[in-house]
Formats: sequence, structure tokens, C-alpha cells
Amino acid sequence: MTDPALRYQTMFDFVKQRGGRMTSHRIALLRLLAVSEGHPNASQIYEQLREQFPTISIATVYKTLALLKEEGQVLEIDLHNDSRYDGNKPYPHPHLICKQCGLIIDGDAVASLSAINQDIQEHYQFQVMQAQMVFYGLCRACQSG
Amino acid sequence: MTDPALRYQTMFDFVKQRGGRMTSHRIALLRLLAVSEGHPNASQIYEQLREQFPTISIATVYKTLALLKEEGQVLEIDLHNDSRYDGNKPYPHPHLICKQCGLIIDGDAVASLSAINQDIQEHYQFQVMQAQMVFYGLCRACQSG
DNA sequence: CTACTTGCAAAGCCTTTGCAAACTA
DNA sequence: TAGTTTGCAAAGGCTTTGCAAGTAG
Repeated sequence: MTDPALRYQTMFDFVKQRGGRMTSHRIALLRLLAVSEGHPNASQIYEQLREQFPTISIATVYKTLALLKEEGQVLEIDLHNDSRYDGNKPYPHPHLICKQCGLIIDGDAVASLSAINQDIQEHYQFQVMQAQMVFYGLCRACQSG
Repeated sequence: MTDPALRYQTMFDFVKQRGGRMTSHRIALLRLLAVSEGHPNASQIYEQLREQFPTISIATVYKTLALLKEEGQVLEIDLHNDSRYDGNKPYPHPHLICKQCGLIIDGDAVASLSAINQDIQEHYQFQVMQAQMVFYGLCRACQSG
């Protein structure tokens, strides 16, 4: 996994380079994303920030997430009627979602990923730029039950 | 690709087996899905059916799609703020989406798919039940431009 | 005849937008 | 000070729901 301090600094730099300004709310949001190993949605981020900044608005959360997405510093995962955000690992990687307990596992140790990209290139002459892979099933713990 | 007549019959049977009734609107929707090689969203299906049935409501489209989804006879593809439906190939398969022209290619010829499932099983002891793989990039035609 | 399906309109969610006030650099 | 960001509230888009009327079997 990535070093939170480094991730924070990287995101910070991207915002500054683009002429963006650092407000206290933004700093907190960047920190939260850098540290989080989960996959929160906008509403969860909002609730968490609200503990420290009771006046923050969810529009601010969306606007900042959009900014980071544009810079490629946050990965958006499109689930059914629910967008999750990964600021810790902004590069494309599979996600394994347990249908029973809802756990989301980062599947970045899947080895055959590059094989897929190559398959697609060869079979379809399609040039892959981004990918979104979501696998639904049962996590290890839930298989026993 | 699948035989439209067979697909229609299969969907028909699933609806009947579950105690569902066949209305003229439903028949038309099933036919449309069985024949379509594209990946329409609910609104597009609605517009198409409306040519033949001007009084049909989009709620009916959603309700019928939900029914078919439950029976595993339609695959829903979650894009950002847009759900597409594949009634022709209801089994999980990758989709290649061109960022330039919007073309959606069925990537069911990708060979390394089973390798991924096995990787996931071995690395994470995660039992895959469904998958949703979307690759964004440039189709063959758009790479030239 | 009974149970399922329909259309309508309203409501629900999540997300985006417009704008004046507040704030960063 | 200039230009960006904020919060609010309203609007948007897609999807779901409740219910009385209509229809398949």
C-alpha cells in the first residue's frame, strides 16, 4: 500500500500546480483520502468531515472530488447507484465486493491483468486507457457461513 | 452471437415459469432485447417501444427489466450515471467503450478471463459470482483520427 | 374471477449548478 | 486585490413506488 504522507503531498502538489487553493476543508479531505484504505462514497466522506467541520457542504465534497478526478489523483468506482472513491490507489485495479458483508477488497495483486489488456489489444485493436473491474461474490469469511 | 429466436424463447420461458404474464408490451420488450446487439439504456428502450406503443410508460420498462435481471436473463452494465442492458448475452463479459465515438464492443473473445477468476480465487480466496469489466479507450477506427 | 401488470404522477437518490459571500495567495 | 472556493438551495437526471384501472390466464 501507498505511504499516506506521500499520497497527501502528491495530491496537494497537483492541486497547487493547477492553480488551486488550499482551504482547511480541502486539506482535511485530502488527508482523509490519503489515509483511508476503504472506498468511501461522497456521502460517507461528507459525514466524516462534518465531525470536524460542521458547516461543510456536500457540494464542496463533490467539487473537490471532481477536481482530484480530473487530475487523476482519485479513482472513481461506479457501482449501481453509488460512486466510491479511492484516493489511496488512483491507478486502475480490480475490486472484489462481497455480496454478503459488503466488504470491498482491492484486487491489485491479480497477476493476469496485463494479459487482459494485451488480449484486448490483439483481438479488437482496441487501445485501453482506463479500466473498471468489479467482481461480486463471497469473501473468505462469508464463505464459511 | 446468440440466436435471437432462442433468446426470446428463453426469456419468455423464464417469465412464464415465475408466474409472469405476457402482455403485448412485454412481448415487444423481450423481442427488442433478443434482437438487439447493442447496449441500450432504459430510456432508449422506452423510446423504441413507444413507436409501436405510444402509451407505454417508462416505469413498465424498468419493471420488466428488473424482472429479467432477477431471472438472470439480462445483464446490467453500470456506467457512470447510466445503466445499459444486454439481453443478448446475459452472461458476464468485458465491454470496451470508445471514449471518442461511444461505441460499445462486446469483449467476449478475451481469452484470459478465466485466468483472472482463478487468480482472484487463489490470491484472495474470494469466490467470484458476477463480474463487471469495462474498459475505456479508443476503438480501432478512432485511433486513426 | 383472481392475480398480475399498467400508466400516471409523485417521490427518492445522488449529483450538479448558480450565485453572493468568504477566503487564499 | 484578484481570482478561487464555499454553502445554500434549487434544479437535474435516472430510477422507484403507490395505487386505481386494466388485462392475462
